[in-house]
Amino acid sequence: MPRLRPPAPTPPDPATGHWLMKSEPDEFSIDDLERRGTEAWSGVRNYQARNYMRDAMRVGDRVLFYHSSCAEPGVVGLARIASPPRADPTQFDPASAYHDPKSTPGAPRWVLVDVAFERRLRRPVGLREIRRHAAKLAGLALLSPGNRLSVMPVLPAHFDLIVALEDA
DNA sequence: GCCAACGTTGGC
DNA sequence: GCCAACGTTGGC
Repeated sequence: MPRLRPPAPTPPDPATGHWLMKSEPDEFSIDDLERRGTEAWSGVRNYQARNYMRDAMRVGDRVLFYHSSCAEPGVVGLARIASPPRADPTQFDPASAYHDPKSTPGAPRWVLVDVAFERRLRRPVGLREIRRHAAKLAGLALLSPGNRLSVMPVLPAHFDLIVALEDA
């Protein structure tokens, strides 16, 4: 078996239809998504994240929109997967920060999906607050040490728990 | 700005 | 195929 990775504490099932996607608000925030309605999620350059988008995401899947690398990291809104995966055009563009010289239109390496705004949370649910519920979130990749995945599966129960915190 | 925890690259 | 060096992510 190629590329077996060490088992996560509780292996999340990628086919659950629930995801968390990170964005740096300085680059693209929940405000931006709300304004635009739908956004092509370009720039993912991590194989594991790509594989989730390419192999496991379905139109209509639910998304926790997460602000990272900012003053108040946390989940700020809800979105939906709005398209099947397709080649990310930025990989072919030499002028793009996401250009990948090893990628060609005939053999694209990176994909994107469209993400559609659903709503903002009534208040942001911060990472610190999510951590306080770690006992009920066993296996959530967001809480594993050194987590750097920008696209990750979330168990439905974990998804619901995090959303419920907006009214806690 | 610092640092831990990764993932990737490339020499061998 | 191994592994050290390097680059990146992301919380603090």
